[in-house]
Amino acid sequence: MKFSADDILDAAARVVLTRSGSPPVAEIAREVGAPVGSVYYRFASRDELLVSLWLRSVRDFQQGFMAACRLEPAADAVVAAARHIPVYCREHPAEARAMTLYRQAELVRAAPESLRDEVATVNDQVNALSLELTRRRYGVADEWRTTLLTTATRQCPYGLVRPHLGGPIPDWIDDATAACARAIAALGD
Amino acid sequence: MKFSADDILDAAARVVLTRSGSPPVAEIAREVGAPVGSVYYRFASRDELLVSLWLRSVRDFQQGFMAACRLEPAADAVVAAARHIPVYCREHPAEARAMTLYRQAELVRAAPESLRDEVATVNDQVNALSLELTRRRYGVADEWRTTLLTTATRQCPYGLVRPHLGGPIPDWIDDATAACARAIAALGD
DNA sequence: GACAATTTAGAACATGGATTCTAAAACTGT
DNA sequence: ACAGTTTTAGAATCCATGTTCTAAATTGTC
Repeated sequence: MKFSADDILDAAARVVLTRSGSPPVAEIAREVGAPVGSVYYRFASRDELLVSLWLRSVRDFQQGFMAACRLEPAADAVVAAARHIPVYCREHPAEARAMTLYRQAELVRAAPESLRDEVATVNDQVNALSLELTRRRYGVADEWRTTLLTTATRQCPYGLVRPHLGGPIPDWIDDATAACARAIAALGD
Repeated sequence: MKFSADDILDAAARVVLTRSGSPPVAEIAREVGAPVGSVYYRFASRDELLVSLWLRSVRDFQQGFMAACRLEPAADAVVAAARHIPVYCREHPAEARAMTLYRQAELVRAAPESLRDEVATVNDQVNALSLELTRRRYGVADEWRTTLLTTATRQCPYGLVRPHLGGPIPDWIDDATAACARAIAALGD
């Protein structure tokens, strides 16, 4: 087996880092050193390849994020989870870029049949942890506070990092992220 | 003149609102009720059309943003400028979506020759105001504090709004944006 | 070593969509 | 009304890229 699925995904990740938008199959093939036919031997379609890359990247990211969510006390967990986003993106630029290829909400409808289920459930564990974190932080986990913490730990940090993806992520972003996370979380007190 | 440039841009804006990514020329033509040839009579290329739309949307957005930047005292201006972003995106969903079509940094290189200059200078006025606002807010406008205020008034608000573009923008986003703006701005004190 | 299954190769094909082209229609000024 | 200019029309062309196909090479098995 000259070209494993992971070899191809690794190459795809490298390519994604160097261009904006989704790369053509031919470019991924060139990067891994295979003809396009070989790529199609592993993946049924370009979509399946890129969505697989997205899934793999998201899962890799979630590991550290979930670890941060479990910290005590809850207030620290919120800040740590938020900080994890710029930190992860700095250390894993290719995965970070790959995660921007799709948004989960769209993929649930648009992903190839074979990956639809994985896409639909990929956030389940994280969402469960978010709910638990909300309960720990506020005592209750009503919808409003859950949304608030999701914003503080995910949306806002991601929004701050996003413009830097593709280049180096300045260190001060981490502090700005932490400050925002605290400020947003405080709205629920 | 059956189809003015602005008619076509208006149609393009409407189309952009209904799909993710840049629309095909044929779809814009259909929306304005013209054959594709007529679209190409007004715009040299699809890129020129879409970059024009981007420019028009950015300029429309900047009006209110700059007004907010001029408020006194400076601390209020920071919060008002930040808030302007979710407010504008809520009231002008099509323009908001159009602004996401490109990032200025990329366009400076990639835009059609004829629009390159406009793209390069489109932020000049806003940047000048940001610098002045920084001076008012902190007494000095060193690079660090200028970056901080740009993050507080633009990057962070935009990051918070972004996931909601295409749908309704919840009202609480405005408060989260304001809280973040204050928190980030405070890092420079 | 021979046979089967897997994997690689890359040329051929298909398609969506941008762009061009030419003719017709609609204006404009005289 | 006429000549000239602008604008509309939409079919034809072109191109990038995704996908398929068939043959060759490799690997695994008895």
